[in-house]
Order: sequence, then structure tokens, then C-alpha cells
Amino acid sequence: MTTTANDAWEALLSAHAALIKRFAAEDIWQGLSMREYDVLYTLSKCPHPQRIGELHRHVLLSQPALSRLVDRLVERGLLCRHTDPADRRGVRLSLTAAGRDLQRQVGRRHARSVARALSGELDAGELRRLETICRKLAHDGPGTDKDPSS
Amino acid sequence: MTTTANDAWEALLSAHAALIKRFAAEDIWQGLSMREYDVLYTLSKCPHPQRIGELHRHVLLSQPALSRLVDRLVERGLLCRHTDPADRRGVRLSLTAAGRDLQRQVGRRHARSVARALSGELDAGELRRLETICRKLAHDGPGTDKDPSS
DNA sequence: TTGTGATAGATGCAAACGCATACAACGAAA
DNA sequence: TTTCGTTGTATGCGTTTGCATCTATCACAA
Repeated sequence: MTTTANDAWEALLSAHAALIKRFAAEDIWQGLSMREYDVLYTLSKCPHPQRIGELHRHVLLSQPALSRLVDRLVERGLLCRHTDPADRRGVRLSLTAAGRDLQRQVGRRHARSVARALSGELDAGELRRLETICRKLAHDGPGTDKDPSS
Repeated sequence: MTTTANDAWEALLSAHAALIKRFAAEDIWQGLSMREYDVLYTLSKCPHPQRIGELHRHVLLSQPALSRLVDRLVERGLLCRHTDPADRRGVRLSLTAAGRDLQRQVGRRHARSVARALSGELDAGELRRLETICRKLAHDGPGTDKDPSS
């Protein structure tokens, strides 16, 4: 039924908005915006220097906006940007030591907030179900899949 | 476990980003941004003219940004803004006929997109579980509840 | 009344954003 | 090797955003 899907989507949007507001209001961000933190976090999970294009697939931001966000992080000494030797159009990004430290520091606190917020409302089973369901949604639905490799 | 909650949150964020990107890419918005549509949609569900403050609780946007977004919609003739007679600091917003029409037109198409996107990945049971879980999360956790009336 | 603190929105301004487009490097064909 | 279409990122520019602050109104007490 179309209504069930729309109700679920609306609930997901509300949950997202409520939690984002709550997290944003916390005083743990050390001068980073949540989008900037998201970039640091994503890079912290990547073993190899990451391409901007890859980040762009992960982040909800236009490519030019991401490019300039990276500028700012580079200028703050949190990231370094170096031309990809294998494809000199491209750029590889990696965290500096300072960037890694800052991500860890903010990340620890944020992770605690997230745990408090979600565990306060959901039990372990619900958390796992939420994760499972959202993972299915996260892989772009049919019509957008450009890489059916995996 | 703190990890379970964080994995669930990350999955929710990914699902949100992927779906928003997908919906934003569709050519159904009639010159509205998704945020503007969200405001029209929220108002369309309210029987009575709505206060900006109420909208603000629903929308992920700062109060000044919302105020100006409303400006724009008023200027496009989609909303009307009139002083609340009961509290003349405040403002009540309501859709104009044009606003209601536009919301309906965009809303019909968007609802179909949402249904296609979510139903393509989830069965009816999963949709209902997702809604139930997200509703729990949407009600601000402890520490933010200012109105324990209901 | 008048004064005081709180609340609802609006406004100034700098920062950040999206869109369109430019630019550089790639890959393949002529 | 030159040319052409494609891809990865950056830049110009007008719009939208958030933060700080302002104004107006309310509720309540002196």
C-alpha cells in the first residue's frame, strides 16, 4: 500500500530531524559543523586516502559545496589534499594527525550521545531491526544503480 | 551496547541521505525546494492556520531561515501570513488556494516516488516496523520534553 | 499604571550553499 | 598526434543559511 510507505518515510524524516536537532544542540563539536564532522568521520573509516567523488556519494551536499568544505578543512590543517598520481585530474584526501585527533575527540562524545538518544527509546532488538531495514534503503534503489558489481 | 545504537544511527543517516538524493533528483518539484515543499505539506495537514514556531518544531531549519522561507512563499502567493489576533506577537500561516493546489500536485507525484522507493526495498511488515521505531525516536528523548501534557 | 522578564518573529551580516560552467586530464578514435 | 567526448574537481555568482541581535507583545508583579 502506498500509504504505508509514505507513513514510514514521514516517520523516518521526523526521527532524523528530531535527532539531528538534538545532537546539533550539544556542545561537543569543537567548532565543526556536523557536515564537516561527517567528512572527518568518513575519512577516518577509510584506510586509504579518499577521492572527493567518493565522499560525495556518501555526503548529502553538492559537489562544489563539498569541494569548498574540503578547502576549509585543509586550511584548518585537518585534512591534506594531494593530486592522485594515478589520475591527475583527481585528488586524494587524508586526515592529518590533527584531523584524526579532532575526529576521535568529537567522535567519542558524539557516539555517547547517539547511544544515549537511541538506547533511551529502543531496545536492542529494535536497534538491530532499524539498522537492517535502513541498510536496505541505503543501497540506492533500482534506477540509480550504476555499479552492480557486489 | 553503544555500538548497536551507533550502527543503527549510521544506517538511518545513510538511508535518509540516499533517499533524499533520489527524491531531489526527480523532476516533480515545480520550482520548490524540498524544504519549501515540506512547509507546504505540513501546513496542508493542519486544519487551522499554523504558527511559525510550530512549523519550526517540525522543520530542520533555523527560525530566521524559516521566517525568510515563509517570506518567499508569501511573495509567490502560496501562503498568507496574518497576525494572530489572540497574540499579536505571533503570526498565523495558511495556504492560499494556489498553495494548496501546488502542494497537492507535487504531493501526489512525490507520494508515488516514495512508495516506489520504499516498497521496492521493504515488505509491508518492514515498513510498519520502520514507522513504529521511527515514531519512538521522533518524540524528543528525555531532556528535551517541554510539554508532557499529552 | 508602570516596570521586568520572557516569548514570537524579523533583520543585519558574514558564511555556506546550489547551479551553471570552466578547466584540466583522461581514453579512444581518426 | 590530434581531436573529441568524458570525467574529476574548481570557480563565478546569485541565493539561502545561521548567529547575533532587535523590536514588539505578552504575563505578571509592584
